[in-house]
Amino acid sequence: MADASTHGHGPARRATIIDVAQRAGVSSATVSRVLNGNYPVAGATRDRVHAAVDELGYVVNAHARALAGTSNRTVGIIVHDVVDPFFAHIARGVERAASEAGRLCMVCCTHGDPQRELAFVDLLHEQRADAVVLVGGAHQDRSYAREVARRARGLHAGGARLVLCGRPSVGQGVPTLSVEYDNEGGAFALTDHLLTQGHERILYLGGPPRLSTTHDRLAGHRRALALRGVPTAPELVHTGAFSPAFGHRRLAELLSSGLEFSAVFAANDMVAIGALQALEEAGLRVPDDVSLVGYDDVPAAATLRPRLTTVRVPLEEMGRQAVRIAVPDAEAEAWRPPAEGGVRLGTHIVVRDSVAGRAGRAGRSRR
Amino acid sequence: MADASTHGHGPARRATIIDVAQRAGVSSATVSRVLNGNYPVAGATRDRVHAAVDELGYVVNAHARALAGTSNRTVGIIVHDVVDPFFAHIARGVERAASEAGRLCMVCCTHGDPQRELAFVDLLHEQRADAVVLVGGAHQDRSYAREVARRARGLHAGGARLVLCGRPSVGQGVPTLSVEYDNEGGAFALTDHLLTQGHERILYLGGPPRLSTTHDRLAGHRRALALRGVPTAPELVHTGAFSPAFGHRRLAELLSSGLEFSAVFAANDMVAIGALQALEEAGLRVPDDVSLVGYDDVPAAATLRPRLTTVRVPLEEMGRQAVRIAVPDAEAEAWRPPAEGGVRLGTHIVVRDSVAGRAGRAGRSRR
DNA sequence: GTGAAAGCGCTAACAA
DNA sequence: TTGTTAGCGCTTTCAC
Repeated sequence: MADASTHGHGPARRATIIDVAQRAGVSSATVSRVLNGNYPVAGATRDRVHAAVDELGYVVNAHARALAGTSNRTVGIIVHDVVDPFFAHIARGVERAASEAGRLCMVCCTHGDPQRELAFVDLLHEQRADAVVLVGGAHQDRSYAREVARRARGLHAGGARLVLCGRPSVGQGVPTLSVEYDNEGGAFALTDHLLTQGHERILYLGGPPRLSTTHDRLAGHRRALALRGVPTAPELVHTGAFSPAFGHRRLAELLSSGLEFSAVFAANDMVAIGALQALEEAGLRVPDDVSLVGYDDVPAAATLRPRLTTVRVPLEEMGRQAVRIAVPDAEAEAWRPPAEGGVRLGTHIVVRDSVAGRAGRAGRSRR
Repeated sequence: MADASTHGHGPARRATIIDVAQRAGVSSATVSRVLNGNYPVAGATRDRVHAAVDELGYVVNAHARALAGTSNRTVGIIVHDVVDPFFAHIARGVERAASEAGRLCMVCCTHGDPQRELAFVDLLHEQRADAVVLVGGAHQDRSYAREVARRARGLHAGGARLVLCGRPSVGQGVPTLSVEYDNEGGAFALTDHLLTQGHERILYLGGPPRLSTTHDRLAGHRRALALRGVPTAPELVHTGAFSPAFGHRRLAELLSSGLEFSAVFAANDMVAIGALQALEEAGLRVPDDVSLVGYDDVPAAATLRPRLTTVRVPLEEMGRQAVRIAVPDAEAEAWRPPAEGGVRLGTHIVVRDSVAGRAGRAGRSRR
């Protein structure tokens, strides 16, 4: 029952390539060759080796293999939280592309802690991942950026790549690859949409204050406001977490404080979910009484009632691109890193049912 | 710019422990001891080593370390899809517990393909993961179970563990660990709840036919029916995917076919999301015209309108337990595998707003 | 407190 | 087509 070998006999030791070689009556080099299938070996020999492998329950040791030269074919991905759909979709893209490139994917969760993030980059470097993908907004802090840059250089020196996915570069000349999306542009378009509908008092809700994502979305929002000559009102900006809980709690507070606004720009769809709940509980109808928009276009956005107007971000594609630009394809011999060191994907607003015209209390109502 | 070393000088080669040793004027053994901090080393020596490490940008090679003896401290998890909340929450539990136990987490996605699943178990074994967690329902097939059993033995022989999380054992004497939840019981309770509300024609919708999860939920459903003497009607059972798309499409077809039923038991919350949409589109109100229940209690269940009555499954806790029973704690010396070889967690129904009494067309309506 | 040296299991020249 | 052998980078006795 607790026997170490399949047959319950022999020493409690894992079979090695040498064991297989002896059993098959060949050398370890031959075993290696049949296992890797990258070198001609006689059919009969190959069969004997395979038989020995099966009999011994031999499983190649990826560490020994990696040590001996060939990369161990893994990529690492660092996210805040695998459950958050924003990260989950990017992670799915990374996993799929990695898998297609014949690589295993190591996932780390920081829960938003920059120190953990750095520690994970180190850990992944130790594991000799071919690429490390850093996902989502970056903590805006110079010394932090310096630490990231240092690790990017270390990874690069070892032939690996640090990929910045959805966050800005950490500086000129730092050897990173990047996958960006038009964050500022999406926020601009969304705010412009709201303005076009007659909203001028727009509450901006959520997003960690010192996160690059928040910075960019807010920048787009303000640019749209400025372009229409709408004054920015400090009391209308309330940053915070990227969660339903924050959206719900803060909006409920604001509502009972008597703050006036006709639309809510939730920093992402999760915040919008909480905001919608707060609005409902206050007896306000969306979009008749208050309009609401989100960001990211995660599946939940289309499930909400009213269906949420939001900005589409090509999350899964970002994940795919991150590994595509960092590691050679499985079969493709002719592969070189992208000239530009990165790709930039577009975003676009998707209009659904959560926005109505300002003067339109009697406006669109569902059913 | 493309220099391999931090300073742009010297050979394009990664620093090794030998380089550090030379630079610090000590032996590699001493460097190893300093780095692992598991052996007394003079303060001054330690400082010199750390300085050399920094100057060289040295990063220990986890493969060499793993080869030389100490486990490489990783756990693997195999799921269908990281985006599906069912798997995402379990994955989060696994990642957290692994992280707390000082381990890295390798995530693999099978997209429901049993062959891929087996291949990933092999890959993870090759990586010498301390534990491999197989998540979610199992494909019900004898030869498949045999393959899993074979791998469980192989892993076990190498000192690693295969953990079955949310799926039945693959046979007596097969060295696996398991984390189960009361799947059948949850389905029983849910159906009983529906029956109590007067529903007798209950449509069972979704869940891959040859998956153990489907088997168990259907079993609980049927047991509840039988207990009340309600005949099972084959035309009321429609298995399929675990997705909103399936729930939507199939229910729409069924609705237009004229099939009669007063409640829908969606095999999971995702199916319920699609079902709700189909119901809405058909002009049917939930729960006034038709009652609807889901399973799993993922966050979306509470976001739907009406809020979905469903069965709470302790997903994240299942993930945590999976690694807890399989690997020693970070600091805990005194650790031994659970005597029983597994844990079993409870489920319970959470009643929200998607079920109304059969006779109650005029019954509860929101607001 | 520190060093020398023997592996860990595999791959990849280089020979035969 | 197959065998021999020298490492890959680290940990860990065993001496000193």
